[in-house]
Amino acid sequence: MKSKKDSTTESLILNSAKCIFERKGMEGARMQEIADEAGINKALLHYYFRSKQLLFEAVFKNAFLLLAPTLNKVLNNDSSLFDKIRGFSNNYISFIIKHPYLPNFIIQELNRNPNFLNQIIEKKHFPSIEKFKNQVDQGVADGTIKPIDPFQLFINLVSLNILPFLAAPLLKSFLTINDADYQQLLENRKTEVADFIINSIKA
Amino acid sequence: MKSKKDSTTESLILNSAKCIFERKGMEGARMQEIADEAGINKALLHYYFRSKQLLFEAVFKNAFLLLAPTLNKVLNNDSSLFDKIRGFSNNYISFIIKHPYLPNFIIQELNRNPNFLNQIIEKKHFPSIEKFKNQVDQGVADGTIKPIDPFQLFINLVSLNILPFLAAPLLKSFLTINDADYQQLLENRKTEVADFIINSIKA
DNA sequence: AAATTTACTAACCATTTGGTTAAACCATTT
DNA sequence: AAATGGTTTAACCAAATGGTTAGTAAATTT
Repeated sequence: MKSKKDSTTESLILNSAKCIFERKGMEGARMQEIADEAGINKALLHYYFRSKQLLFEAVFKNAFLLLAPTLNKVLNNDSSLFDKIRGFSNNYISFIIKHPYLPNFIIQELNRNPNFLNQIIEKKHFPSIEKFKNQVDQGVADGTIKPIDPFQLFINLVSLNILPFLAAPLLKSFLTINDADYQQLLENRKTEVADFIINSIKA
Repeated sequence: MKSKKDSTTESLILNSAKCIFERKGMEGARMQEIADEAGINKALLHYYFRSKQLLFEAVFKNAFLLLAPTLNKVLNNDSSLFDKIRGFSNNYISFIIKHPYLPNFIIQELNRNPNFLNQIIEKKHFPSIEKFKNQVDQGVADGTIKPIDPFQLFINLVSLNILPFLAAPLLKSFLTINDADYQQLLENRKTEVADFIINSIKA
């Protein structure tokens, strides 16, 4: 099922680098390790990407440009606010379950270098919350939902969906449950989170 | 206002190491950098802590043992469930505003080594959610709150309170707001988060 | 098929980094 | 004040690491 692109050396490197960088971060990753993962010579990494920094940026860009459109699609379709909240929770959790290291990777590196995003990603690729914001304001105005700052609601939506992945080891320890049970909790959240939010804001 | 303990060389090292490790993580931090921060010779770090790993563990332990009791106190006092939710949100956000790098530090390192917590922190120092769980079950049983899994509610509580700190750079970019405005959002969340949760679960 | 460009590798290099050592410093005891 | 023991430092070391180089193998062009 591999596409043509996935079999080029460049893609091979990007995929291997993604694995290592996601697990170890920029500082923790070793060029040799990435080369080993790809089954190639270390010099080839530099042949294709010049430096560790540039390879890292390529991986980061790939990761972000995989995440952002998913988010954007959910936030800017024509469904109602409640459906949007359901869609976000459901689709987003499904997406992240497929890419479990991705949120941590992005957030970890943004904390190391808060300006990284603006430096390497064009504004036009950022997810836009404009439509979501308008829908919330509209809902508040016509009394469909209780008064709430759209920004706060957006933060709530993101928090409830992302943190359980980011803090998985911590939460597993606190709740003293095993991996399988935690996985089940996450699965349940696909609908629980949306219900929780809608319960809170519906008038 | 410095206590006696804070002026010993050992504490000086721990504080400097905390600064550097929180900002750069275990891999990103340099022993020389920590020594410079403390204004001492690098060999002295090894004199007091033997190795980078042990210094890191000391810092991590300190951080965790600062966080856990705060959490524990809020979760296990005798207040009602709603007051507990309010207390958690209010106290916890206040606490984190004073230690903004702490959640990221802990979560980042736990993702690098998910077993770290169990390895270096005794179980008895883990926050216990027992009482909170009982209160939720009780509330559901007597109809004060809508049916909800106590674990999910706990995850919601933690998510809504922690993620805005963890993902600050990302959220600032998405919302396109400046630092001061974001700080204000966080300040507002001290009460907004609790209201949001209580709205959602109250019968 | 010869020439030329592209892809790839083994060996190497310079620098960084965690860690050590031996000596100096300094406070306290004798 | 000499001796003692804990504290601090300058200088050093070995290993690791990102990166380079010069040359080889494999396509591609002529």
